[in-house]
Amino acid sequence: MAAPVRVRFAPSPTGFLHIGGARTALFNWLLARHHGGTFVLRVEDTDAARNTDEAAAAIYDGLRWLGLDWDEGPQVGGDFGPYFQSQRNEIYERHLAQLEAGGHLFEDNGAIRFRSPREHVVVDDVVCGRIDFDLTNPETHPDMTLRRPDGSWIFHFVNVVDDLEMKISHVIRGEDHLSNTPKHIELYRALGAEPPRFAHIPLILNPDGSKMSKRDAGASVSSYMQEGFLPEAVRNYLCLLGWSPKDNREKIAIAEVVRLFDLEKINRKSAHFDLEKCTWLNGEYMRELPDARFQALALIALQNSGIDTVKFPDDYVRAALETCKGKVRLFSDLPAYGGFYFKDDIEYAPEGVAKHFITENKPRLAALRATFDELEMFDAVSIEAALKATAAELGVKVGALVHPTRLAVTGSNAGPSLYHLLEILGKRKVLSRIDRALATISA
RNA sequence: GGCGCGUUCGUCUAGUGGUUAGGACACAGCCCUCUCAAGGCUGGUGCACGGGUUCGACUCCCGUACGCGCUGCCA
Repeated sequence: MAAPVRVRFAPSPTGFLHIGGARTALFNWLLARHHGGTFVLRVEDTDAARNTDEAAAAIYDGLRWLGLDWDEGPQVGGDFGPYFQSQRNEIYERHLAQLEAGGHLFEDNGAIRFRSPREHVVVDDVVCGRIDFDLTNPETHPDMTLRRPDGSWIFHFVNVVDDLEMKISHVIRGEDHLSNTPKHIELYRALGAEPPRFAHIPLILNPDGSKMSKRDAGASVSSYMQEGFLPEAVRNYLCLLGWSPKDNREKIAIAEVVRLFDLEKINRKSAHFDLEKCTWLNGEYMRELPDARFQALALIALQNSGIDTVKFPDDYVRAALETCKGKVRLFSDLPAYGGFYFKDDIEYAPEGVAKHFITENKPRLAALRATFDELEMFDAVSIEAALKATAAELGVKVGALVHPTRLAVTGSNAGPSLYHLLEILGKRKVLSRIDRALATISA
């Protein structure tokens, strides 16, 4: 029977949760869930000067937002803790002593270094295949440092020790670590241990092919949280970067990905992040959102943009938002799309004004206003009938009335169904907004 | 520089010796339509280059170019 699958995501809390890190976490999580294994979160905070609690919190938030729950780690505990490297000093000391006893160490200006056996090391990577590294030349492969003169630890050493101690079965990480792997294997061997399986996954690049770094838009998971993305959409998109179900499916439920996931199916080629496609997927998910969740998230998006919905009746808000569902791809687009429901100081889109607030439309809009004023039932069906009748009387196409009316009432050329939006707004507001618009059109 | 990895439409990808090289995003046009979105239809763009191997290469091998990574007492 094979050893249980134990994987880990081991971020360093020096900034936010990077989108590439999130995908690494996702692939680890997927392997664990596929095999019914364990997903460990370990915080690599050996660099005291650069680590912050805020950064650690951002990592937890980002992972939770994406639904990547960890079975062991900070806030949940586990049998292999502590899960912060800063608290594992004794463990490192113990392994260092073991290396010392084996004659693998030497001291150099106060630092403790590992003497490489200087052999060929073969990395048999699940994704990249068999790679033979020649470590015999000290010029090109100098001995690595394990501990600094001040007593702090170097990443390579603590990373290996922790993976060993935590019984990690598969190390799934970015391919920027591929070249480090032979060094890690030297350490495992010196410690008398069998290395885990390695799977180096391709990096995520910017659209222009450069490495995605902290400053780049979309590099941080928190930016997706703020921009009104749905976690399931971002997660779905991330699944498709370097992995594929091989059957042309794009929108695919996470349970299905868990079922199909296989390290062997991971690509070797680094992928450019395509925000457009991620946004498209988001729209797909938004359209299918249950009403209650859509309403709740929409409300948050409106609030975040400074639109106060509290003073409006619940029925009004609900009906208003209902007309926006399925129309935008991002929650952050909602304020611009449906904000007119909640504010009266409408600003008219300049292009719309030039096109529709023209002199010949003034009497038409005025006529429509008069028709609306006389309407007994101000519901979508009546409004539509009235508008079409008015257009017929005037001998113009419905568009000649629809466009100026929409602009007058919403300030935009695009928006929800006009008839429904007018009904929801109510006759009083509609008339006053048309009056206001009429006043701006020159005769 | 050395070592390593990679290279199918602009982007994400399917494809494992014989395919009209498929799908998706984006883009363009048309249809639908009260706008936008959605939906439907149509269209264009791709196997980096050069050698092999083979009856036959996107698929296998070798080079070249380009990209990326590592080469730290960063992680």
